[in-house]
Amino acid sequence: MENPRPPATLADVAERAGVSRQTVSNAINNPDLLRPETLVRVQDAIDALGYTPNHAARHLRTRSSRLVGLRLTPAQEFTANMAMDRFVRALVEAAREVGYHVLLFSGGPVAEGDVPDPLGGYDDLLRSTAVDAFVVTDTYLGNPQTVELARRRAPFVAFGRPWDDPDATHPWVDVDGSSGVAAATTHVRGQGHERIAWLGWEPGSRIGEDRRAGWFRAMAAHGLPTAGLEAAVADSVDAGRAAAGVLLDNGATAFVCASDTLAVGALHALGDRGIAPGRDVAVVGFDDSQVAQVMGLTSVRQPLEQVAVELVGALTDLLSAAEHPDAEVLLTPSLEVRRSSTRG
Amino acid sequence: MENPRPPATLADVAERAGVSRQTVSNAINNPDLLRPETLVRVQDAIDALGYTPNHAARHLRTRSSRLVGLRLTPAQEFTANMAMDRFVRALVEAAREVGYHVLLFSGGPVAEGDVPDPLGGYDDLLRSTAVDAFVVTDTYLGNPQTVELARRRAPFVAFGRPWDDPDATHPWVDVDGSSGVAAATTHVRGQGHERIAWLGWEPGSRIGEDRRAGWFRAMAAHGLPTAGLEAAVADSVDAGRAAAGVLLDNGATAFVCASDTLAVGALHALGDRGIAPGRDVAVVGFDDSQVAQVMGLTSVRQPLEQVAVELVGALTDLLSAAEHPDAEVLLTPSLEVRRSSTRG
DNA sequence: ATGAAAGCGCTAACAG
DNA sequence: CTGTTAGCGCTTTCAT
Repeated sequence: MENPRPPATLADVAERAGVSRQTVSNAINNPDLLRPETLVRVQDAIDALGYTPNHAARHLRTRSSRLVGLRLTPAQEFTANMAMDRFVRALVEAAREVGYHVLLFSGGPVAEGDVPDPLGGYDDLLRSTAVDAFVVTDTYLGNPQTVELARRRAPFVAFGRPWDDPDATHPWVDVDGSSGVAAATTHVRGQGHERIAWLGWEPGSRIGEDRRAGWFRAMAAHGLPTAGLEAAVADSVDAGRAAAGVLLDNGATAFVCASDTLAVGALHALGDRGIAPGRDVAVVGFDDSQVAQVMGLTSVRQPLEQVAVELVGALTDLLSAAEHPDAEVLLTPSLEVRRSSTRG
Repeated sequence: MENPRPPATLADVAERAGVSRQTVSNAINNPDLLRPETLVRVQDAIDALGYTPNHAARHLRTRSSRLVGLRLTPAQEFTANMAMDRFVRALVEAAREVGYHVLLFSGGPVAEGDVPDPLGGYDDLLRSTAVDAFVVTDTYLGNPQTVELARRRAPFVAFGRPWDDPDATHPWVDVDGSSGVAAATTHVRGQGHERIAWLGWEPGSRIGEDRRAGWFRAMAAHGLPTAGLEAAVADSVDAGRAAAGVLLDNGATAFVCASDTLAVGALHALGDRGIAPGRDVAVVGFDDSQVAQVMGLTSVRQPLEQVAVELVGALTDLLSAAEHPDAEVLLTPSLEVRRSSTRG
């Protein structure tokens, strides 16, 4: 029966330490202002009472909740979804290190056939000053939410480039998918492959176009042909499987894919023809999802932990400095090499 | 340039509507107390000003943050990890419907070889009254945190039974893994299999023992032998693959597994011998992870959306009623049948 | 049905 | 270096 009573307050600590409330406040927020001996006395009282400052009162006074909002959209891009869990964990950890917590919210259910409100959920939190800032993740496809948030002067940092808004001035952090795919392409080239195919998404996704560009660039750098080695399909296993079959007919001996899902499709296509992944034909996915890890699929891995740290860094800059930080960080992914792309 | 100024306050609304602050407060919290015409006038002012009550002030006054805390542990059980993303989404959505948000926190990094603090992160949030209650997820393996939280009189609800604490009185919601596995076993029996093997975890996990019990019970109910049809290994693909090989040697024609990871191992074992999953040998996993979905693996699916709703229900009861709700809910999982277990 | 007064716990500004 | 005063925005008495 440790805590039957309500938590201790500043006044309780002050009384016990024989000082004023303000001195206790200073002991916590500006310890340098106190004489060492006083500080010790106050600190002892704090420990004895198990005192922790009341969050609401501090928030009300300082106008800072030390909370960052993150919206979970009901249906995100499948690939993004797979990485979300890892990203959220990384963000929580990075935020913790600077004394912040993460507040999760959702935009609410979207009625069938309805256009989801880009600001759904954001607005209330903003006006109720429940969070200090937002981390925005779904910036794909010309999502208008960053524009809207900027218009409202809402403090936020984005995971993802403002693809469709060259005028954007908010801080953002992104991963260079293009260079990740280029590295993957070079990797399979190093395994001896020359007919390296791109198994990508249908046009319309800037992320997808960026990834494809990495393949195209690397192929050019290696002086390899690309004609007939390219497919653009929906992000599903079946679509990937069918498209990979066609590419195999065109003589492809390696697949670099826009997602792990498509890569799994390619693996299935190999299975259909009794071709051994790795030894005969190389397959590389994107996102290093659990699927890739479990299936031994080589995959491009986003440095989400680092993304989170950079985002939190930009966030603290944004909230402390009055000047605009204007952080624009592009991180390089790594390649997790597994047996689907190696002959060993 | 919508919101250059700080958000409107109750006083702003009152002035604009020509009433006192108190009346505005009533309009929001007790609309019945107002004359309809006054209510309309106040409501108009609220809309015009885009007023939303300040969260901190309300929290300070009412001593309710309308926040539930959820701890993300750095390294959870692999299987649990896979379902976590879905559960978090469901929880955020369920909480939203009763006007709650989810606050994510972590216990902080655990030093190498150190015993992680079961209360890490909880304590500060509790004493700072930052959250109204917690949702505790990792109740496996005699995790002492529920006991500690109960001792501190912290309001919380648990996802997971208090396996090792028969005296526990907190509300909990869990999924009946045993019945899910029994259903899976009966399903493969219906596909004509009789040598149905259990591919499970090493002893020591109550969850694992519970799932195994479902297989054992169903086998007995069908009058089928179990001797030599059981393996207990670590939760990894390689371990599952090796163990499945042995079980195949013992004549197993179906695998019911404690996790999707082990099921993938079993699929690999089939691949090693050129056996077709589904047609020749059935494989069923547990958790309906993305791996299962992508690989066409039949799997037991936990009703996480329903779990979240039940948890939130128990939570509101816990926070509203003074009496102990003592909710104990056991939900039944469903079976997602895919081609790994069907002959069609 | 509406208004006035008080105070939740904290910290910024100033006084000593 | 420490204490006093004031007030953040809201809701809960208690009057009217």
